[in-house]
Amino acid sequence: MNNQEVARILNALADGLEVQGENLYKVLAYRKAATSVHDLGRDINDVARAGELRTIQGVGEAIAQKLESLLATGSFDLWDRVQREVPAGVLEILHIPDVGPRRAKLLWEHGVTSPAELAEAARQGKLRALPGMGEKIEARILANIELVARRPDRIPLGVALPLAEELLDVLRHVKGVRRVEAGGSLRRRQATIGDIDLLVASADAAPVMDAFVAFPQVAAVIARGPTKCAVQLHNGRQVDLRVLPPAQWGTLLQYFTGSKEHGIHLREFALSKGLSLSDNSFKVVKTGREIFVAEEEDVYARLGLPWIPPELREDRGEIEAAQAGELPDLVELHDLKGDLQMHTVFSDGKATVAEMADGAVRRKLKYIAITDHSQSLGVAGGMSPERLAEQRVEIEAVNARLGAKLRVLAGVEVEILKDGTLDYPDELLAGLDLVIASLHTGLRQPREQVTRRMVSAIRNLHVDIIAHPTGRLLPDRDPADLDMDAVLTAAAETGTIMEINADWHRLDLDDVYVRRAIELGVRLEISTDAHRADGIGDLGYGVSMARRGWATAEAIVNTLPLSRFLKSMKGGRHAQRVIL
DNA sequence: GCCGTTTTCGGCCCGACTGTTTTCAGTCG
Repeated sequence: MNNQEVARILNALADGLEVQGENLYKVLAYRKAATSVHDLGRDINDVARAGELRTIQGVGEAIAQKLESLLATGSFDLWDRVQREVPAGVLEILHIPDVGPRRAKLLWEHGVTSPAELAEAARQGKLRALPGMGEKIEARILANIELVARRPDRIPLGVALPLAEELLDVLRHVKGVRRVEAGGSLRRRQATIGDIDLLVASADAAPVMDAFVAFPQVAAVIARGPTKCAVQLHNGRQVDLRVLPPAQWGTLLQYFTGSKEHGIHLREFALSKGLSLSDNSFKVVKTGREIFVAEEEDVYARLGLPWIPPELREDRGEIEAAQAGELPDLVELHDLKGDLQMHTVFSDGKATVAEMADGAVRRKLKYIAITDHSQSLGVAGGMSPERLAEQRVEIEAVNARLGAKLRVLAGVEVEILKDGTLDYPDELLAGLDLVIASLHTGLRQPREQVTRRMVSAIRNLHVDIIAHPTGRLLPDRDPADLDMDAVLTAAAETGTIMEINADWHRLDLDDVYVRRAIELGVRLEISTDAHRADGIGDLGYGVSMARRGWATAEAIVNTLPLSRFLKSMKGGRHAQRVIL
């Protein structure tokens, strides 16, 4: 059982207990433990074997015992009981908007135990008769059942960010508006986004709200008050808007950037200093005096903390690090000097070597690697050794033309075959400037097998980089079932570089593995995997993922100048070779 | 159920909005 499955069970248990009316703090404890396990970065089975379950945040004696049973036998007593007592469909109902634990319980008591039964009851007008419910709730619930069925859970960052920018651009120009920003998971640059949160500073909220609900993308207004407004777009996505006067911008932005866990922790920390923190202001608990804060930096400063970058705000130790003055100096986009994975018309790219190189110059990069696919990947136009040799001639011509402006490395993205060998012979790989290896097939192999393939590629002296290590695709394709600690440990031992793939469909490694890789001493790089020249512009998504994993510039090898990067490569393979 | 530069027991973040209500419960983020 992997971390995600364990987290899913803990969350389902929390749902079940909540519907049963169990103590809310107990429910909260299970959810917190679920989040910790989900974001652990280590295999929970390894942690259990090492007897270190109690070191996980939010896991105490009781939950540790339950986890031990869960990992050993596949279940534990309380989970068995809750599954027996609460129908699975009731938990599904709980995930429909406007249905919380109280209503789910109420519906269950009236014989409604699945979304289908709930929809039927709503259509027959039976819900309005229940206490605390009426026609409006009934209609909303019916609409929400359909919404949940047709809308994907979350959308990729690369879809949500441009959409949010488009909306913000309009709001920015409304009269009286001083500042606009996207908050929530978008500002924290999570790989996928649920709802979009927009924040505005303006003395007058009404015109902002008017402009907001008038967007052509808006299908329905869910809620509208004096400071807060929520709408649903035609694509099913919810967008929340909050407007406060500029004097309160600091607390507003801090509050709605989240994460929820970071916010709760920070507000607890504030209370320990005698301050109650909300989106509106600080309040001095003793006197009730209210303090407005216009800048987010000053929210943290008033608590004696340095400003914490949004990407770190997941309650994964950043508040403690801030207290200790040990926040990492995170890598930034302008630190990157090269892009080490991209494709051209020699395989499945849309641009020539020259076009990609010119694109890189426009982005102010100093070096790139052309890394088209190897022969066996037929669907992506994999290259024969002869084609590879032809490409090399073209690369040299571009290098001659660009001179000191840009250095183009001749590389390849070589397939790791089903038996763990590589798609080109070692002699051929030895002649290239850079070798990236990756998995595109057999991603669903059993854990041991796929891990063994990956580790054997890592142990090949000619493999410099492993690209998109887990093979996940957002939002739908799960990562391969790799033993990532084994993979990362092998990478650390051999000096093999792990890629942070900046394509927003991938963002792989993700933040959790980036952080684990750094802990284990693995060298990392950020590349776009671009298939057209403007794809190089996506480097920023990879930087965001690296920052979420607490990466400094020192942790990322393509922040190095080319000569130092080449010298640092595996086994000193370039030390004996003249390349510049 | 967790946890401790207020606490090993008694706390556990904070507020907006809606709908069904004559003062508040439920949901959400």
